[in-house]
Amino acid sequence: MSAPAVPSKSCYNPQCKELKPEPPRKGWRLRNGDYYAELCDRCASLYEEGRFCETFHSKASGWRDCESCGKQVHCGCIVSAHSFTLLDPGGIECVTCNRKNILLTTSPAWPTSILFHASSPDRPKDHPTKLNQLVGSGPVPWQQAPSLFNSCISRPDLQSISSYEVDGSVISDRLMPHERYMPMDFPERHTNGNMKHVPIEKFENGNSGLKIEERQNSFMNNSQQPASLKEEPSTPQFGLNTAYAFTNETNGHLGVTGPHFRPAPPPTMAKHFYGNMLYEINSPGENHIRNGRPRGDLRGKNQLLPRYWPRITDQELQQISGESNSVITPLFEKMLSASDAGKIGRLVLPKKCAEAYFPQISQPEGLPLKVQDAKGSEWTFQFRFWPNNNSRMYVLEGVTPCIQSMQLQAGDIVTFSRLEPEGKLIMGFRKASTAPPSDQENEAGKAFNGVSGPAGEAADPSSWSKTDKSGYVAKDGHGAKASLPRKRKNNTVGSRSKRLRIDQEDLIELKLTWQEAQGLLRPPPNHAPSVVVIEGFEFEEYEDAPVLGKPTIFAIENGGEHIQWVQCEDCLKWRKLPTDSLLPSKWTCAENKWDRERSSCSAAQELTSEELEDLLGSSNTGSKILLEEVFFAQQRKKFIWICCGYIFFGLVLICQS
DNA sequence: TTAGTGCATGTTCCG
DNA sequence: GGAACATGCACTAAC
Repeated sequence: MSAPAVPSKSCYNPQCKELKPEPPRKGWRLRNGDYYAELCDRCASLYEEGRFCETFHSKASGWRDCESCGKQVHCGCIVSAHSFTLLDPGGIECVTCNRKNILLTTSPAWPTSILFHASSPDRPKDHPTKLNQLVGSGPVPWQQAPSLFNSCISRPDLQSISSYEVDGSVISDRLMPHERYMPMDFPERHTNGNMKHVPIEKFENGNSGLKIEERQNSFMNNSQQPASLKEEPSTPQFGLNTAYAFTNETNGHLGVTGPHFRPAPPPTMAKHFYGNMLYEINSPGENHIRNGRPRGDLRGKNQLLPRYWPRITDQELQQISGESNSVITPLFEKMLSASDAGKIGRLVLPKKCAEAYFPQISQPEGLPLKVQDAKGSEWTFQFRFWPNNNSRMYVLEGVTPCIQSMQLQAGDIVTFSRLEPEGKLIMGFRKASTAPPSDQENEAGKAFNGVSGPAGEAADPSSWSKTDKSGYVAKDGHGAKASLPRKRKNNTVGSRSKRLRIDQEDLIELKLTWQEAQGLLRPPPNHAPSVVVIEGFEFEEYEDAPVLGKPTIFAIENGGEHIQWVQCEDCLKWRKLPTDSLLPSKWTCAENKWDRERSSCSAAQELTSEELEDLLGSSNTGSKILLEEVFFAQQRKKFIWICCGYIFFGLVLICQS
């Protein structure tokens, strides 16, 4: 792409002074993580509004005034439009008064910059060979992590973390953001103090641009990309076939992968591309949670595990962002373990999540981290780590008050998001009772294999979040076994097994395949479905959510009449009902308004045992198994109650004696 | 005695 | 096989 024609300001690089154009900046911005840095297409320097960075001889905005003397503190070099603060647990040393400035508290956004102390003998321009180390040792701009999800492509890079020691400190060699997003063929990068950037043309050929992103979103580098909704090619490696639209960024955070491509959002879907997750609102009141899987190359070695992929509904996001124009970037979520939710007050953070989204910490003591909960309350946790098997174990300490205020228990899910552009860390939650099955319970992709596109969503219970108002009932029952979390072998079972200790009977009920589950779904009363065909699958779409009904067996009588057989919850007798009767999950003879003679459990069953056997045999195996399981579950329930009774009386006798 | 802290250990899961 | 993670447990501090 040729440079825009209207020059209006000059490159900040004193050696360059190339005139640069004003907006439209299409094609003129290199996306550095969350932030934009413009490259001079002549000298390749970064420049933007702000000050000149002595370190890299490029313009940078990561400056601030020293809290003590007012002089400007040396900066990092990633340009940020909205952050002038830097992160460094140790503070940033003022070049004038040498006072360290602790910048954590004032940050409207987490820093975008790495830090070099001007006075440091290790200044990279003096010691270019150390630059990489310093880069790694500098504050890691986790905010730019907009995430694994909107640029998860780069995360394998980010997460390819190795640690080494520099001056006795364990240093993680995570790349600085611009490195992360810079082309890999960046030979001059560390050869001298100047941050030599490849000419912008380099990014224009679609081959030498941002390689990392290109790997996964090569289509995005296509300058011919129409500025309209464009479906991403199927990405079977993700196990995610759900069609989604690519939506433009709302505030410069999203979607841009190169200097040229800024696809315009389709009007109805704008603003709801959070991170890498697409939340589309097609019509008011329709909330969908899209599969929270990152759009990225999951083949990457160090991708977040699916169980940590955030699943937040639009409504939840809306609740967090309120009326503001802020954009929520879901980062990750975690199901609380027993120890997380216990009195210890320590929340174990998934390592990769912690390293990707939280500030880098080099000392076990870590640093305080301010987190806002969904109610707007602000909490300060200690973000720290423990050395663990040559690795680290990241924890948030002091979470008990927050956990308690949210009334969370083990099994509930906490979500971490970031509010942009403030950069605020937001902690949300979902109660286990209302949470859509997380991958922590139900590994994504495994549970819904064989279902593609919206069908997958239809089968995906995550789309049944409490906020959802529309329901899909797949006619084509492509289902797969819903997998339950594996349990630990010993008694030190994890949270799930403690918290989610499920009665055997419930377990049985949960063992439904989605095909079976679909069979339990009934149209909501008084709602006629509209049938839509999506990717070859027919769906009944309702204005309201489908109803989970009682399992029944549909049959045709000799006279050709369509009926359904249902089993009474109390007496276990089978009753014949019209096919259109919608039954609650706990149905008893007393509710048999269609056949008054058999509206009592005392009434005889119409079916003989042989007929019942035939009926069960004629029904699909799943239903048969299901019904048998339900039957045995009921028997077990009775047995358990009897046992409980005996135990209770036993205890009473013991107490009396 | 209880609560808090830090590390060790065992289990699970992924590459 | 090794990393990640849940939690057990020893030790220390506070009450």
